[in-house]
Amino acid sequence: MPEILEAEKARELIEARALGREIAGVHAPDAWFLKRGLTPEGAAAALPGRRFTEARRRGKLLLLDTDGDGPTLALHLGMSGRVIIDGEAAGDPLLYAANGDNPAWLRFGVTFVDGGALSLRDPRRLGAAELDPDEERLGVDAFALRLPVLRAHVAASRAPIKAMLMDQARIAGLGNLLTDEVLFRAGIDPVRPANTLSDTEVRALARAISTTLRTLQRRGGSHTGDHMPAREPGGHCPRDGAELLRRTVGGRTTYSCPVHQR
DNA sequence: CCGGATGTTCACCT
DNA sequence: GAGGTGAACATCCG
Repeated sequence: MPEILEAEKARELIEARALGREIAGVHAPDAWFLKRGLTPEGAAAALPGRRFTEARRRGKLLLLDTDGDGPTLALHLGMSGRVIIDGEAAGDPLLYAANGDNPAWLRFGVTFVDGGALSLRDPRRLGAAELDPDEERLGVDAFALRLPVLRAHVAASRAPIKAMLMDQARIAGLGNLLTDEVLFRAGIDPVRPANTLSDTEVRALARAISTTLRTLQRRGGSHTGDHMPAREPGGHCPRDGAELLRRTVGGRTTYSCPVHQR
């Protein structure tokens, strides 16, 4: 479920509930889940005794700074990850509820001296935890994106505009659903090479990104877009009634309207 | 049984 | 170098 909006919810949960609490131990039962050289032993050596001082986010990557000269813990939610603190999730409806309390899905976590815990629950195991990540591998956070930066990225890429928008090294945070909604709102065909967009279209795109993020955040998440109900084979555009196209763009299933997205 | 699912990374082509 | 495709990861759902 996570794109930038869900990552932001998780960040807010961490900020509200996890800062300042002394870490007692690390739960890292799955070495594969740890990335960039991090080991269960390494995590167990680096985190206990520390406290999280700040919960940041860049795109979909959660960044938890620790006090003193401690490391920054980075958490990826992957496709099905969710942050749980003291047994309460970030507020999203439970996925895989039929087996929602399978303890094997708690891929990483820390326990606090006060008895609570922060966990990353990830049934599909596509998330990750690492220490001191290279934050610069990610481009500008989508919430902070401004027209001049978007304009530069658009001009520099011949990739389909959808692929360019989803490239986390350029703009961090937009995933498959948000990108389709953005292009739906901007009236732009997802397969258009980025550098063929007119400046008028780039301006519309910048507005659509901003509006989409704020509107869907208020509605409750990445899955609340206007085009979502039609996101199935044979679905019709809620704006003009045309049957939506279903294609693969940038490696992902893509729905778009052949009438108003040109 | 099969295909597909909100993500990232990598091998392999063109 | 840029960018596309398909696979892999693990699990559930229709």
